Amino acid sequence: MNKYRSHNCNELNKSHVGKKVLLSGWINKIRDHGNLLFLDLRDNYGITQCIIDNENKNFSKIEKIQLETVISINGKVLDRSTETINKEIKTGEIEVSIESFNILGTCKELPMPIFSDQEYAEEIRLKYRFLDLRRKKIHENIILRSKVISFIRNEMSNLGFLEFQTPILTSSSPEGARDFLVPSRLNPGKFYALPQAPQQFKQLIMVSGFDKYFQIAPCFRDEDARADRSPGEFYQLDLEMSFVEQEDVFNVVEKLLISTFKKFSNKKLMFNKFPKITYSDALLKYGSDKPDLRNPLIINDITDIFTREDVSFEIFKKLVKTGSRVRCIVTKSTQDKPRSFFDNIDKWAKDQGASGLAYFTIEESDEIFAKGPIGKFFSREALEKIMEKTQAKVGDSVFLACDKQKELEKITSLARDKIAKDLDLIDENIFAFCWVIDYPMFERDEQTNKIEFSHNPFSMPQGDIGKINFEKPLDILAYQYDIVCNGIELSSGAIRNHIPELMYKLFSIAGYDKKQVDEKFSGMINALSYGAPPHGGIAPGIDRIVMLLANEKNIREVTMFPMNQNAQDLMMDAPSNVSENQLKELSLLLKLKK
RNA sequence: GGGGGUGUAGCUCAGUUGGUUAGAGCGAUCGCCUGUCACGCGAUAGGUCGAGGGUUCGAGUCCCUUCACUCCCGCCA
Repeated sequence: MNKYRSHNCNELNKSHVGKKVLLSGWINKIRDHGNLLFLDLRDNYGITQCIIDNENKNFSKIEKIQLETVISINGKVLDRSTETINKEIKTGEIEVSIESFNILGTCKELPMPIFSDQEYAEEIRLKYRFLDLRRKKIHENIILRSKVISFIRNEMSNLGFLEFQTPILTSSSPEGARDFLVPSRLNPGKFYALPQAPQQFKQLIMVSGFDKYFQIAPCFRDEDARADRSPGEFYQLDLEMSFVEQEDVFNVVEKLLISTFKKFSNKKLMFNKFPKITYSDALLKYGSDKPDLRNPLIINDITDIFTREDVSFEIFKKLVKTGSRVRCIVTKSTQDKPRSFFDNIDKWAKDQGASGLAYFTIEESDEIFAKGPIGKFFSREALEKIMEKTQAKVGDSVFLACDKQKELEKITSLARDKIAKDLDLIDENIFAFCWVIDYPMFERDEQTNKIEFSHNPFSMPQGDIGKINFEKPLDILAYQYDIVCNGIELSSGAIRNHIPELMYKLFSIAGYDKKQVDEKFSGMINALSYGAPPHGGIAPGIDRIVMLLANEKNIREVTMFPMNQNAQDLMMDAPSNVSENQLKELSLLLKLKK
């Protein structure tokens, strides 16, 4: 027999009564009754109550042990009397009478309790992550993550995908996020970059003829953190397929996500076939390219109304004349909501930096009229027109915002969330997936006024390649798509451009000449000219998938050893200083800002 | 880079209009307790009120600066 344990802490039940057992684990809790003591022993699998009384010579020794000490216990399994059965734990029908014990690992006074549902400051949780990870909730989250990943691996293999590793030390690319750089000792003055995603490698794998690839790939981007975005590194289910069209990728990913979410969550799926929303529709109806479809509120554009003679809301009319637009959100049957409901939302909008949200409620006595601070500015005909455009009915309220398109999208999108929350319109027990499709190939940078790739420069433009109008680059759509779930962007992907001439052409629109493309993307562009198959793929974010499945709002709750918001690892003390000698070997000199 | 929130005992927090010696629960230490499962009871120790400066007879509390953590904006092909 193993010298540490004969059973795990979740294993023993009535059938073991009378048996001698050996258990090892952490002391989760001690309840000391003076001459009788209960000790909850915990391991990865569960908890077993152990018991000892003062007739045992070890009694006084065991009374003195710190919680979280690791011990092994020799004892006998006892039946519990009916009234002492604990239904909360799997081993609650029995207990182990301690005959002897051994201390395997001592424990100092704890900086934070393990056995507690209390919330703790992240600083202390991250510094003592190894203790934090012993706690039930996060321990289970991390186990869930492991199970999800192995399930996905299995499914991908079954679907005929091959798993490959790609380099971690690679070259810096000019597009996209900030790179993490690694100085090269053997090539003084030169740097590797950690991959932001294995984008070029996976395309090269297709050119190499492997047909279907996937990888649970680490990705590194040196950008600031958010609740749903780790600083530094995260994982994607990176996949790529040859000889496919957009629909083929959709079919694979939909199947995978549906089976994963059905297996690991009890929440309902709102759609068994993911709806497809075009990028431009998403921005109009939801103000965002990551709409939360659990939220029934829809944004409508009613700019036209404010060019009418019988509308006298001069502030908006004036703004509309100078190119602003007016969009609104209709809330159903809110005529009886108190004034404070509306004013709170207006105040909230002002706090968000907008000029506020105007509102009125549609009512009817002899005829239809608008009630509220700005109601008097609308004629009956104008109101009817608004009702027709927005499907609003008597008793509904209309919230309006007026601004330049981009700002307007932002505030209406936020307002959509805010109002839905206030009205409790979002069903938390649902996953609402959708595809966002037809992204534009290019967009204009507002500051520099330059044309830039809006997403991935390697995406294939839509339409007949011979007939694309390159004179109007902003009108070119790409076979570029995202998956969104509950307002969280889960992945983005594309059918790739495998035609070198077309690639040069598109890069030239974004301001890169042939030489620059050859330099920056030498591996890729070279490979594409040696017989590249049409191919495409996508890369769902693993951390966010697990976050949704674990019902967590913060990505650190599903990350084993996360960094804090300033990209520091408080446990390992990274990043840290390095010696002069290390710098010298790398031909580096520090020039720190004061 | 910008905005919001938080910072008081090892941990979680309370602390009124500025007023005597800054409190509670958990944890720790010591004692009592033979059926608990958030065991119970009693006692003890534990504080640079994040830091620095200012106003004041007097600051945990008001003002300024600064630091840390966090949420958001920017950023994230």
